Amino acid sequence: MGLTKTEIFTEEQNQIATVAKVLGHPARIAILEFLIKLKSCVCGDLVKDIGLAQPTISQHLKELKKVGIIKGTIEGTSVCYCIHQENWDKIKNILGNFLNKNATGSCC
Amino acid sequence: MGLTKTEIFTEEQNQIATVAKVLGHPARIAILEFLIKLKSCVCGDLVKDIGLAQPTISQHLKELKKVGIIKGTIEGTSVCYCIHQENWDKIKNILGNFLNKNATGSCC
DNA sequence: TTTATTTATTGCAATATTACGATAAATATA
DNA sequence: TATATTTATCGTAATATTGCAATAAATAAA
Repeated sequence: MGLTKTEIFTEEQNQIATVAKVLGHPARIAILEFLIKLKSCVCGDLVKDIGLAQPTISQHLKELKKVGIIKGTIEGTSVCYCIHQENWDKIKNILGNFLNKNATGSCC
Repeated sequence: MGLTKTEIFTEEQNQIATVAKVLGHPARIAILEFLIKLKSCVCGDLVKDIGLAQPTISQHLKELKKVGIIKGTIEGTSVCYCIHQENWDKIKNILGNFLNKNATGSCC
């Protein structure tokens, strides 16, 4: 099988999992940290900085864009990728709310 | 290839990705929410509540245990699984710190 | 227009993940 | 001891992910 049964979970559960999943790869964490540090950038710089092939970086950028955590605007031959501030905050809240659900000392 | 090049990333980046990855499946989110709600439980109840086969639940529990977010103590024939409070808070901090790295209005 | 530069897409190989039936393992109960 | 109950493990099929070489696409510069 290998395919997640999304239909048996709530929309909220799927949403939490989706945003967590995109953060579940070190390359994407590295890309996000790089974008935060530089406050703007292009793909080429990432390739040099991170050490993965250009198509691989492009693929990770695509996934980050798909969940909306970054946005890219074309500038000539290069692209200016940056954090999508509004969506970043949304994701922070989605994960934050989930992680805060657990009150201290629940069991055992 | 299909295997993540963990060696080219920092320990911190890998750590963030590892904890995010385990949260990157709705079944595991559902399991954690169930544990929080019930404050103690066994595998059988999860199978009924979530709607995946028992081996599948067992597998997800194993992954959650591997990153330390839950712990299980044997009680007769059943097992009492619960949130590992200390590790939960650690994970909350790991992800929280990362998500707080981004200051408002970085670019574009 | 030709040539560089930069990012995206395609195609593929290797590995990982998800899910479950069958079965094992462990303990409680009759 | 035999049987039931509960969770773990094994084996396997289907799908997803990761990574990269090759190449396309798009624009800038010569």
